[in-house]
Amino acid sequence: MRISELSRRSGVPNATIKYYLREGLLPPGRATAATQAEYDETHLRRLRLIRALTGARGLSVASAKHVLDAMTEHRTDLHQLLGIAFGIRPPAGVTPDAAEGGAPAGANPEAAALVDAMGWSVSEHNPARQAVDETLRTLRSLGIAYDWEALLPYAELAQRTARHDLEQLETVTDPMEKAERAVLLTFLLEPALMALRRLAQENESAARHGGGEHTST
Amino acid sequence: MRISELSRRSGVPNATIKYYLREGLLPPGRATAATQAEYDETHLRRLRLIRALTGARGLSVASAKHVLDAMTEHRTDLHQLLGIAFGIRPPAGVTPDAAEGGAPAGANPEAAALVDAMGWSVSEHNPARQAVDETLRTLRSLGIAYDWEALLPYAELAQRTARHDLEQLETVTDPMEKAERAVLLTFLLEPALMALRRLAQENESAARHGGGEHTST
DNA sequence: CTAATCTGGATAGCGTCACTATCCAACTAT
DNA sequence: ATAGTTGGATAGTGACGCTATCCAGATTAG
Repeated sequence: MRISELSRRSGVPNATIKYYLREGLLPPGRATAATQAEYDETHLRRLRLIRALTGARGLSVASAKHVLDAMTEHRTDLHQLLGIAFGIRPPAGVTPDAAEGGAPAGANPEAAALVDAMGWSVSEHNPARQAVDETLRTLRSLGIAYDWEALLPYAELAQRTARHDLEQLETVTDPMEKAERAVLLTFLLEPALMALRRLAQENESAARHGGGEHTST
Repeated sequence: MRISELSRRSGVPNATIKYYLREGLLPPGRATAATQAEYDETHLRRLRLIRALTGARGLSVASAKHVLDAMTEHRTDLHQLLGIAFGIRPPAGVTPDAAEGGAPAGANPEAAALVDAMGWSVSEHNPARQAVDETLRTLRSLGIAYDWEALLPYAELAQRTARHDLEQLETVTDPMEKAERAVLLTFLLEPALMALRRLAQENESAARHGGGEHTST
């Protein structure tokens, strides 16, 4: 299939596909001539994946590339994929220190304590550690007394969530498909999970204070 | 305090504070003269809050304003605050339909079914419903068989999380402080919660497949 | 009182990001 | 042959989040 058909089938404008190709998010098609290339279903699939990550999940193009790269690279090693590719969070979040040397041991003491308390086996380099420590620091700078122990109940819940995630992955056998599903379940589910939390919060709030009232504004 | 002191104490550049004032994120100070205004501790606090939402959490300035506005408006009605202000997610996520009329009943059938199944009492207008349905649609468009029932276990976990959230809020009595803490706990905790999930995922993955190995890259 | 400094408000500019539009030579279908 | 399409390169666009410059009015030091 040529670029126009790819565009028609995916709903992504022609020029945008070219842009993704330039940025390396989408692998180039098989060149059949100097000004002609052939794309296949994998390209279509990848394209849809890109739109899901950048659109629904709101990842930046660079972050999406990072994830996608990790997905295709470590497709045989789910463990690594899960650990490595997931240091994205918001487009901003540039932690000034540790920009080069990686995370020195003890750089994220609270996350380390939490991981330890949970008995988790997690790489020292997992960027999620930083995210935890950063959040805690921010919360405290705003005058909220919050430390890693306050996160323990959440960690417990996170563990069950993860257990459920991994169980769903077990059903898939093909490594490539498995890697893709891991990315999908981890990333695309995040907005839904947060949405569920908000729904549950409103419900809890309703149960505790006001009754079933809801303003129509 | 004048603008320069506000800048010094918050670490936010002078020009940026002016920008926030222009955008309405920061309420104007009490004008003492044509070219002079007085700011107080609430401005400093607000400023820190803005930076936390836009920086750590990655909200756009417009989204942060939305949240902050809701926070100060509905400071007496936590229930509404929780329900209304939280339809932000990523900067992108522009759902083409329902741009004006709000969510018509039955617009998000899956979220509705889920809410119903959980026995939750949640406003029809809570944008989190849309987020749920949107995610489900995206997932399915990518060939993953996923419906609201698959989300039930997550909803259960979300409920416990929310329960824990609300319990923490109970300890605060002052309505204004309570509203602020609600925003903080809901929004700023999100990256941490997702980070916990990833840590737990890596741990689970390690437990199931590879042992305690971690590549040092 | 004058002069140097600071202030708030308005306006314009900047760098990044995610596209989008235009060109053009090479290719294909007729 | 010729009209239309393609891939690739380059440049432009609009939104966003600041940042820099101006300027009249205000404050403060002497």
